[in-house]
Amino acid sequence: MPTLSPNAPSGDQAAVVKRRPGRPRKLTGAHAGVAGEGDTAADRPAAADSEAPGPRINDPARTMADIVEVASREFADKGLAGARIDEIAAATRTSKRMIYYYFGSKEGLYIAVLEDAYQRIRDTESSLHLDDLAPEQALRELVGATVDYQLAHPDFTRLVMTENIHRGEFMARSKAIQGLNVPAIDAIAKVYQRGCEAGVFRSGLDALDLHMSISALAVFNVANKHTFSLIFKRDPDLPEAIQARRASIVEMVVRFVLHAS
Amino acid sequence: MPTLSPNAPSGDQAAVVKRRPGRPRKLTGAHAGVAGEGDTAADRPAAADSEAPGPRINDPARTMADIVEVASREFADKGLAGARIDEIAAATRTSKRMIYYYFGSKEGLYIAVLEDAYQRIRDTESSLHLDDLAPEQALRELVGATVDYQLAHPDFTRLVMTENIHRGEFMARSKAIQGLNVPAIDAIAKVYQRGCEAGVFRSGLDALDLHMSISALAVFNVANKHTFSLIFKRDPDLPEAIQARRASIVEMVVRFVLHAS
DNA sequence: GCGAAAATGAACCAATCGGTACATTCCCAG
DNA sequence: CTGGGAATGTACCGATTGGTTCATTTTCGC
Repeated sequence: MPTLSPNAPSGDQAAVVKRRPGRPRKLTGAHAGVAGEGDTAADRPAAADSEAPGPRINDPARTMADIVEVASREFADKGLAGARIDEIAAATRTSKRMIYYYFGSKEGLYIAVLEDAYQRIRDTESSLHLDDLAPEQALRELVGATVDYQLAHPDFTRLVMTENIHRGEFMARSKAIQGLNVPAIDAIAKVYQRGCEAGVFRSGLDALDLHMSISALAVFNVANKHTFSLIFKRDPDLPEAIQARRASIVEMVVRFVLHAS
Repeated sequence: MPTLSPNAPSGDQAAVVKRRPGRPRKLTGAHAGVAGEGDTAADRPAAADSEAPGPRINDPARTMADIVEVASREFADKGLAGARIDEIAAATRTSKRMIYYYFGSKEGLYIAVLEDAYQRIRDTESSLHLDDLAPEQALRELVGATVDYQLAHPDFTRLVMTENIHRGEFMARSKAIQGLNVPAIDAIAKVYQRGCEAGVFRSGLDALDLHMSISALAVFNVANKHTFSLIFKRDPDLPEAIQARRASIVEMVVRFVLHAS
């Protein structure tokens, strides 16, 4: 493990990028706030801006967010070993120096990216509201939303793939990620319980097992899209194909929990 | 793309490692034949042997097979960018020089490894015999075998993950892989058709879609094992957990195709 | 204002790593 | 048995790349 930069900031290792409330300042350009909230860092637009280069402006929050955003794309694209710090730096508003100033090392930056990505998916998960739907409908909604999220945020899956190649050793170092709760598991547990009580779902199933199956089905199309399409010569990006696949996944999960009756 | 070594062997790009019939020669040590057939190259034992170093022995087939075997482990372990040619060479009976002699470049070797891995899984797939089983039983057998294969050969999935990180660009260069047929898809298509004719399976399903779901469920536990277990604090290696998961997957697929009756 | 800590910039460095040049030995066709 | 191509070993190289050194500029509490 590389030694930490001697002049690293107080909170040594880079924790999840704080979304501090703007702290508005005399910016040369005009910026609404810290970059987009809803989507995966890697999917956010480049936030292109060419400011008139007045005197230097210190904005650590923005600098860090910018670095993480660019790094997310790079790591998702090339993996940990394949990513290049110089390329990340070049795509940033700031310099390589700042990457090491804030994140200490390539691995430190990678961990920060991971934390950011997991934070985002958790935020999305907890925005689901299924309580006012009938159990089966709620389940369909949940599964469909999971599929949609993966399709909309391929970089998340790519990061997870990379992390699994490394056997989760970097995630294991992050207390932040492991401390996070998983809204999705609670959501599915609740829906499943309701369905059981209503007598429409068969009992005896494990919510975590269910969650795993849903994740597996939702992730696969994104994760193995290229090898799969190359072997079977089907275009997985066709809207019809996507819809058919989505419907098939939802159906498979629903039939799994429904009473055979 | 790096230029090919000027003294590369006749069949330029490294095709699937030929399994030429031994061509027995006066080996200093004793070797049954080319290394194990059944399993993924990366899962094969190291074939440790310390031969008395007599005069040099030329055995190109063995040299190539040895390189591919070692490289399979390295690439599955670290990915394309993370793998180190020097480390592969060190773990080989031969030298780095020979890697470039036979495979031209790091990427050439990587492609050869991919081809070998896909060849192996195809061989296994075609060894399934399901015709003498009732449709539902045959399907259970097929799905279970798929799960078992993934569990037994994690390196295959790891290679596929790596290749998907690279968006399948290397697989796209290999005519060999794309030319391969996929016994599994034929197997499932046949079983499904039999089930439909027997009236036990509902009709209207797509065999490829089915195959995708089976693969997704079977691959996930291996592919996302580390991140998943870290988040949910469950040990996925416990025999009970493995069996439960396997049963759950089989059940999910079967219920998907069975008539709701 | 002012001084210290935080934040930033530009050039630089040492080691790693994919790839080669050159020389040598093996081995089968004729 | 011999010649020439195939196969192999050793040592080396140049570029890439993660990381750093040194110096400068902001910023903010007091």
